[in-house]
Amino acid sequence: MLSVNETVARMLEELADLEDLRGTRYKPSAYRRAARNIRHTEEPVTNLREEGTLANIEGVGDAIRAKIIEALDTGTMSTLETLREEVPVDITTLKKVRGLGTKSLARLWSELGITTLDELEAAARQGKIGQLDGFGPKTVTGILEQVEHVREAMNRWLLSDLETAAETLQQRLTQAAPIRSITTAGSIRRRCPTAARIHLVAVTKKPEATLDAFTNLAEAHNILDRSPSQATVELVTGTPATLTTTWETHHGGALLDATGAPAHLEDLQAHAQQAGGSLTPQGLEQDGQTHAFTTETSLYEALDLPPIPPELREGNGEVQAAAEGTLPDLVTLSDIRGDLQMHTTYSDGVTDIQAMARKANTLGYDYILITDHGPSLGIANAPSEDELYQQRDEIQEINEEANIDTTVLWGVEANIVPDGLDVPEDMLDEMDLVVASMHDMVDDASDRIEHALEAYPVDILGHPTNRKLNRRKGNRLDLDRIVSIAEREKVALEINAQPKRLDLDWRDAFEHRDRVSFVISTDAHSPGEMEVMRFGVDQARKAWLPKGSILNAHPLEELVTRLGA
DNA sequence: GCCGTTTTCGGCCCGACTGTTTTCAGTCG
Ligand SMILES: [Zn+2]
Repeated sequence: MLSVNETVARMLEELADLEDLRGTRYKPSAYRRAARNIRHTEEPVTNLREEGTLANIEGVGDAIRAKIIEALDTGTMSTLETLREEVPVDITTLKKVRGLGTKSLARLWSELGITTLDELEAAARQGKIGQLDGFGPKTVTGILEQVEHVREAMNRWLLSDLETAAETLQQRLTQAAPIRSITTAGSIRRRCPTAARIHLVAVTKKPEATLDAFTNLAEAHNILDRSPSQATVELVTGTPATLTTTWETHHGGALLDATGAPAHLEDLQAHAQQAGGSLTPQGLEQDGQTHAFTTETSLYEALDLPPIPPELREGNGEVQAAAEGTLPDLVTLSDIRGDLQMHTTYSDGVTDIQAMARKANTLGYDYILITDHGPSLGIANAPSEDELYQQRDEIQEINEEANIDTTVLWGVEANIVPDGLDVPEDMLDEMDLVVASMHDMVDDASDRIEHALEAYPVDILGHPTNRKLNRRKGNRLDLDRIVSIAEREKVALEINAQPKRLDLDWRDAFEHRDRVSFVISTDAHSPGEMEVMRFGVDQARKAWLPKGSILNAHPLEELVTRLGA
């Protein structure tokens, strides 16, 4: 289900965590570095192995190369198996408990024998953890809170991962089942940032054989449920996946029903009932008979409505807007003309500026903004001020190259630190555009952001809440206040397109959509990551944003004017 | 375990923040 590179990367990361627990030095960071670079390598390691070029990946030497080959041949690594026995800690789950790192987990394991989330919770409740030196009451209550969050997160998955899994299922079924067509519905079709399940709808004349094929797929780890027209299986990842079968004549109603959201269907039902009808998964009941629909569009039409884009179907007034003819003209991926946040080897990106520029050129972008981290983010190999000036000169040279039409802009992702930004103001003034972001979780985030936006020439507020989906909720912000300041200071809010961020959240963007401008940026750390733009566009659409609200859907001159840069 | 050499060993991203301290260790990015 996962790509081979991702699978290998995760194995190496588990190896790193387990070695960390044993107190091994340096190996963990070597494994993590290799894992990260493998994840950012576009060519599958399977191919590199054939070519004998695995060791060309930074951080991959003889030992790790042998481990990759072993993983490709056997599906695992003997070192990993041995370590799992030696260190029987469910590290993949336990490391999600924020506040507990490998040092603490190693102690909890050796001193209290804790190896699982359940054991951690029990020990915390029984007061055993609070008795250990260095574990105070705040740590214990923090652990109990985190255990709950981790439990919730274990039953939700990122949109990007679910989409990949759903596509695999679609391909398998297209080959293995007598189906006419198959569509991904549910939360994935509505482009929700995370979701609890996969829901597919297949058009077929042979539901029984189709559902048999589905439950027999290699990907179907467990069968959870089965009826004449629907089956649910559990994938290896634990994700439930449902396949609903439908006749071609009833596809519209089935797809609408499987797509939801419940709140949208309720509003639609109320609308149907006003006209004396009633909506069912089969279609529309009216005057004692059921009308079936082959497409959603014809169903909406029967309700006297224009088709409502799946992203909008959340019960946020979209049915009323559709009835009044005031649905927004949503931004699309093809509207995007540039990308305003990305990293290079000047900080924690994996390629140089030129590689990013070439990728942007093939994407047909008018412009990109290079935004390496400001000097304070040590871990990210952040550039000094001298290096940032060097970068300016390098960008100038790339802009003179004839074979790249994309304009490369010089900027920075300045870090919002307690007393402002970590880049001097006169340097920011020289830059084309400035992104400022928080990388810490703090209580006074709103105050810091306010100060940064008012005291420095900031153009874009990057990943405003600093959330990581399924990992942490993000800083609690006074968005009303921040939006007012952004409006006044001509600062755009970023919708970060990284699948693990998608920050600002679409609900917040929706609430403030009429007051402020947005940019959609990939925050790419490799050329390939520039393609996650579509996930950000999805979120903008969920927030009802038209092209006009998205600054990087416009030519550079207009962008610069609207940012007051 | 990787890497780069004044080439086969000795170094290895570093600053902010938090909770627990009584002067700092562990976590996070
Ligand atoms: Zn950032």
